[in-house]
Amino acid sequence: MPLLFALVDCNNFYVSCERVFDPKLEGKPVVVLSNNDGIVVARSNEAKALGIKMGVPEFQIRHLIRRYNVQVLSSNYALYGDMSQRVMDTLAQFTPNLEVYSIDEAFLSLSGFTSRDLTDYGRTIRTKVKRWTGIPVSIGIAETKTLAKVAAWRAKRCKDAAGVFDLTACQDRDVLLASIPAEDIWGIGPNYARLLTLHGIQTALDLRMADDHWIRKRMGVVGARIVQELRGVSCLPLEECPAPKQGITVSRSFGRPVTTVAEMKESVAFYTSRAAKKLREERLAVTVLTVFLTTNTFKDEPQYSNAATIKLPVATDSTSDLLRYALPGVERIFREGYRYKKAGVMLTALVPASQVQVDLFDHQDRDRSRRLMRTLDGLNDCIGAGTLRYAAEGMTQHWKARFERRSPAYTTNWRDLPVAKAS
DNA sequence: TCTGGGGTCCTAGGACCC
DNA sequence: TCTGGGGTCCTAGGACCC
Repeated sequence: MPLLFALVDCNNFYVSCERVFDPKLEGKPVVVLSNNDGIVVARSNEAKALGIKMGVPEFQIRHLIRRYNVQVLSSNYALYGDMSQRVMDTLAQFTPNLEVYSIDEAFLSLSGFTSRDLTDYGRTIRTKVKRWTGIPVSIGIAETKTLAKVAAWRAKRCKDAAGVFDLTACQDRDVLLASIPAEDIWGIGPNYARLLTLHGIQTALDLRMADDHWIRKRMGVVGARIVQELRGVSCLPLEECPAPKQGITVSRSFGRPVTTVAEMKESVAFYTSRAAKKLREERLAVTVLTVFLTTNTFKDEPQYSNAATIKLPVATDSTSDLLRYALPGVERIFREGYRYKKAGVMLTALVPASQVQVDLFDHQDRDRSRRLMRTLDGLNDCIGAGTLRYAAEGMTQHWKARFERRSPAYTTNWRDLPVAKAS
């Protein structure tokens, strides 16, 4: 049976989520900012048309924001995560063979659907997602994942495609590939793009016809796979069951520079507590913990960054245990006299929580700790994150990031539920 | 003044062993 | 001048993704 993939890609996802609950944003240039209102992470088509690039710091586009009345929003991950779940649930109605690739993208297997008109089927999916969730999507269909990405690229840019493009029905595939810059191909980043340009490989078509040995030598197996996929040879299977996580990181830039060890420990305690909660949600335990901190590398001032990695004597998923190792780690690497910008915690060497090896000399009451964590998580899930927290996380948390233009948690907090008014 | 956060996979090279 | 060879494991760093 020939393989067939569809890539469903939410258009300007974060902006679209905001528009569902605030229709006044429709038709206007809109951008969504990263944590700390730092850089642009999503743009409406109108904002793209103004030349606002992905990843640009907000302060560099203030003149455009003012001149064109660009609507600026802080990111609202509670909202986007919930909307993503709704989109994925809707897609799951169409096929059991679904890979949730990112917050705003999913691959569907359409193998075995070859007798249907695939473009029509794509339109059905698109219409249903829009009706059920309010989110517009683009859909690309092809015989490999990389080509499905190409097809979605075309679906998004070409008006007469009406959001769906089936590459298997395309008469002039080479013409299309020749119109796509190599750097727009999935897996080609800035470094490979530069390398390819130096060797006269400019377009997706050039890349498809590139010399295998050269690609293998300069871009490794990853590059070789991209070329094969462009040729229609599928190398990247649908991953329906996500592999268990290999690491959990929680890190944030501070809302203002941190200069004291007391504040640094508060922030790391907060990140540790968030990481531990994620760990429990994944039913994992950790054996290696790393804390790190750094000054602001964009600034012309004394720089310092360091990390401490701690091997835990016993795998654990308890916040208390992790704090006991993380905070002395901070003490060890903190140096007075610097203005710190960012800190974080990484949990690595994860093991299933059910397979925790108990140390013979470990006399703690694990059951008691487990009950404590269950109560903590239950309360915070129910009443709101941070309702019950460790004193080490601090009371004032002045170092926390800014979200000055955040929209309400429309879908995940009763208090923020949108109200329909008769006019 | 102001520049995100969280991941994955692959490869080269060193340590170590026989 | 000449300085073993090969396997395995681990880590750091580089590339990419959204």
